[in-house]
Amino acid sequence: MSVKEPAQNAPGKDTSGKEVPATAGNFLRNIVESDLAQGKYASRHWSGRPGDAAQHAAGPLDPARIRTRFPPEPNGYLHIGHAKSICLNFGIARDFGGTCHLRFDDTNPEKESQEYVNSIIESVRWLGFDWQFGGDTNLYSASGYFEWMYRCAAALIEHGHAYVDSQSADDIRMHRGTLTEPGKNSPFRDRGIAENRDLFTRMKNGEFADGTHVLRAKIDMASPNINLRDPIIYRIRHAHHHKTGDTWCIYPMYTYAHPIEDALENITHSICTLEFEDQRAFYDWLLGKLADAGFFARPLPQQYEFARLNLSYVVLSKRKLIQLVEEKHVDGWDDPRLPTLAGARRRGFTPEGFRNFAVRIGVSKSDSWIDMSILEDCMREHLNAEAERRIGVLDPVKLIVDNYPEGQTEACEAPNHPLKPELGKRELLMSREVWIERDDFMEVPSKGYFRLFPGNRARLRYAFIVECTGCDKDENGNVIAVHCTYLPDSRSGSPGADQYKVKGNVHWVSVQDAYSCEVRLYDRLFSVPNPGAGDRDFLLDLNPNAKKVVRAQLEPSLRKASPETRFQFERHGYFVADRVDSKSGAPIFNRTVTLRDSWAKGK
RNA sequence: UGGGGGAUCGUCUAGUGGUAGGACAACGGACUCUGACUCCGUUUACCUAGGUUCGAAUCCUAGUCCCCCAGCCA
Repeated sequence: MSVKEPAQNAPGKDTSGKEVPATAGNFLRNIVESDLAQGKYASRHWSGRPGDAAQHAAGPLDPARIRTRFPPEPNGYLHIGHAKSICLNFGIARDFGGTCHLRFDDTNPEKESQEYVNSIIESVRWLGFDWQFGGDTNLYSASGYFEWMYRCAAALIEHGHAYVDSQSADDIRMHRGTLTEPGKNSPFRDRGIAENRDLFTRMKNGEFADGTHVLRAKIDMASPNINLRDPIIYRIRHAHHHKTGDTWCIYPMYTYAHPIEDALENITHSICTLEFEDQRAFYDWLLGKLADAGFFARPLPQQYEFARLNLSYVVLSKRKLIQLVEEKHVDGWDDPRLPTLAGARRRGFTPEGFRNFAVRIGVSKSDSWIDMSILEDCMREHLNAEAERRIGVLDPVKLIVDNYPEGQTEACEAPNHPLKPELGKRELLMSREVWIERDDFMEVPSKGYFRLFPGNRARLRYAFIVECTGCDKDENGNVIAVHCTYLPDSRSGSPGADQYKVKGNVHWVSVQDAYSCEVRLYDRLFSVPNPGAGDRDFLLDLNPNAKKVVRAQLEPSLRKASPETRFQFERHGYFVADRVDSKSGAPIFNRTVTLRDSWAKGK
């Protein structure tokens, strides 16, 4: 008996030298593996650019063992759900000696724009993927294939597989039937080939108004699969397209365009989400007919479906994201609270974290909900290894060291990274007055509390042990300063450093050289796991505390942080210098995610 | 009440007739100048009911529950 190794790739580096997490096996990888083992796609030819059977036949054998594609519609920004699909498609192609095409599915000019195209390209690149293979740049657009799609439609008409329907939209809907009742044939269904040809040509030439005619595939109005009841494949839209301008006034429907895009591009595995499962029958029907007509060569691309990502505490529906942006519930598409990739980037999330996340959540066909904490944890894992440590006091209160000589200062060394001594050290300036965290003092300590309270000792991190002696309060009873005395022979790194055993550790920044800075504390966008569950308006579930701006006191070295540099503020979490609002010499920080806190959890 | 899918530890996910495995979480402990990290240990699962079989998560039968489909959106 042989033990079967799970399909798996060891961790390694990608072409740019970046760490790539191990990729776990899944049902799609199994399919690719078995297709490859059978040599299913070995005989395909590739002409170096998308084309029909004749064009590809003239080219050499396809150097890509498989081709996948990531086909976003440029009608919004990419979000975390897309990251799953991107990692899946580009990851499989990379691991099996293939390539993944980035293709814009821009068949609906009224909703799409170049702004979205640009942001999508930027996000996919940021995630660490590219579409170069051999000498080819596999960056395509559905709109680049409009001419071919038109010729395919003409071929369908010639073979009696498509007809021009002149019913109104309402009539078409009424005649479609229902889930349980068959549809009725259109009165225009049996128009002759010549008439269809003529009408379709005139549709293309702009002789008709929007909505007056459509081109339909002629399949079966009684099919139990509604998608096969003569689906519409072309509609008239006198609209300006961001790529083709006013060249076209008829535009193909997704269901028709997508299989053709795949076939033109020699895609082997066309991987999409579960809601397209019912479309597969039409996908196969269409490509089969076009292969019969000699337009495409077998083996044809095949569609496979996986479950889309559901993530708690956010919304991933394009409609809702657009609404949040347009109604200004957030500050634009790259608001760090948003689950867009642009927002996640600004928030400080990392490509490595996302790739790790994709591996961790896996791929299957069962509906599943991933908890936001999984994503946060993936980010912590990468950030913990990568981010240099710094000190930041987010809710400052003054600590006065009463026995520390007035005017005296001394430099204390702090390592930049506890796990990477090669990253060196920096100096923190100790002085009589330092900022500490308001939380690090309790006049009356709760059970288990081991930081500053009268009579207790704690260590000022990287500096001295101090003994808390009390506090000053204003007339309302608010603590305005904490007092302590320090033990001069307890300095970190000195021979006497370990003679005092204390449990508590308090971070601090000298009052005299602190960098007073705006810091945004981000939290989850929604306060419930499933915003808008049931019929509830999802806006009601928005977390009002998802963004909190504080005036923090940071260690002075942070003044030099360049945009998008990530740090751990010790004992707080991971922070990034905002890539938009930071000024030279005056960075602003965003909290990416807090550190785990088993103390807070126990309370 | 049509069609297409899905159901395995708390969560995600392997496992297609031969010891139900992994990850994360949880819990307990160790370590710690971050209540972090790390390390060690523990708990917990095959939707139900029948059947076939020496043996069933896997095959068969009948159910149950969940998701998707009636845009000239994708």
